[in-house]
Amino acid sequence: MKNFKNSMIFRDMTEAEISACLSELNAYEKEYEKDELILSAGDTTEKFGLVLNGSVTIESNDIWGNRTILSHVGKMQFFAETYALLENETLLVDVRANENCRILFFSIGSLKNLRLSNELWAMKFICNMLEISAHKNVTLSGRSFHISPRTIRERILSYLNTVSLQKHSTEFDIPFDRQQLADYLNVDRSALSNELSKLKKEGMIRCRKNHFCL
Amino acid sequence: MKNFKNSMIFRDMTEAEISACLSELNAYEKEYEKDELILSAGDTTEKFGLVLNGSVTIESNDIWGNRTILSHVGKMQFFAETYALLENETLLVDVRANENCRILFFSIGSLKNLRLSNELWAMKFICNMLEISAHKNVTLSGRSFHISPRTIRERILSYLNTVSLQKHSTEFDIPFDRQQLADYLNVDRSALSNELSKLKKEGMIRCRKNHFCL
DNA sequence: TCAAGTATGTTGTAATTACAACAAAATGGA
DNA sequence: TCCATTTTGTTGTAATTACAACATACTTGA
Repeated sequence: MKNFKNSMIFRDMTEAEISACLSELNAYEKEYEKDELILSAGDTTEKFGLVLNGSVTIESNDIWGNRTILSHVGKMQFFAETYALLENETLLVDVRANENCRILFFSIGSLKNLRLSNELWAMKFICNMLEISAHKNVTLSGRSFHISPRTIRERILSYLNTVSLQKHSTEFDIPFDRQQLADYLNVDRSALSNELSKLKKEGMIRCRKNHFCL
Repeated sequence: MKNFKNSMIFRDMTEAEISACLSELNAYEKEYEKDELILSAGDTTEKFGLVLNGSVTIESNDIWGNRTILSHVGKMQFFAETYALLENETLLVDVRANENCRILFFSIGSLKNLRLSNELWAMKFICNMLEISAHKNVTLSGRSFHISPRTIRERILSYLNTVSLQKHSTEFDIPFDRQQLADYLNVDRSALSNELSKLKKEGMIRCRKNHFCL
């Protein structure tokens, strides 16, 4: 049995429901060779992909020739699911095979079609999509919020305040090392260390490694 | 008839379905006085609100006493819908009455409950939520992408490239004036104008007002 | 325990940006 | 058309940051 059935997207669905889903969404597998383009910026897509083998990269290639790798999508993770849900929403990134890989595609068609079905599998599937989407939303809006301040200090305090709220305590561990925190807050690592030192000297925070006290 | 029934969240739903939805989600109205706290950062919430009258502000108040107004939510707009969908997701912002106002609350309970229902109203409602969520996702990830570069120049080029992809053309209008674009890209307006001038001198772009050629 | 490797902190400099103040251009009425 | 107002562009300066280079602390495995 293929373990993609353990994916979030099929959560709480029976074998039969998953089968109905695969069939109704015209799921099919396709192989790509390393560096092959899977989805292209500027297009719209009705289908989204689940990586069965290998990995793909999400990249931005602008018209001046600059390439930016935005993320890697590995086994059992999916991509383009948001765009597949929305008609007329153009992809802003390319999806490319990072190595030889095998992708399972799901054709959503349109939400309107799904909506008219009142089968239980459809309901479960859409609820799962909604939960995934909502989680992504929280993640994205959190980051956007932490990056909005223009100074490193404000970004740090914004982030720490958020974690404090989540942990319901003024003393907590964060899940990042310095480099990761710097990347998350979109600042230079050494500048981050420097600013943390200043905050400590001023008595705003105490910290050691990834343990913080406000 | 109350015009909140034209809200995106009830799209394509009949009067009867909307009634079922209101009843099933234990919808109720509540009034707040100016400056009254409606939802509190650090809490979790099972309900989300639709502003029937007046307006509310989404604000961040950190433990060092800094207040930031993140957004205004006006008539017929809703708030906290993402958090209502997710159990155990703590609110990171306060919601406060910006003036005397009347709110219609919907108690989602949990997605699990809704998922078990296979009534048509529930299916439509969840599809609408999904579409709203997916749209928000596109908006958020787009902005996050444009703010990630550390220089004004890169942010501008990233943004313009995106719009070009959406419009399928290297010549287009943008929906922002200079100040709005500066706010969107999180940079100073005059610095933005300055950088646009440089890009023009270097022949990377042509622009006049909100019309751009790449 | 030691050594090698990794993570974090510190410092100085060059580059970039925010900010303020003002100039120029565009807009919208009277 | 002219004036008042708003928007956009320009410039100089102070503040902030990125970056590089290095010092220190921490980790890991031999």
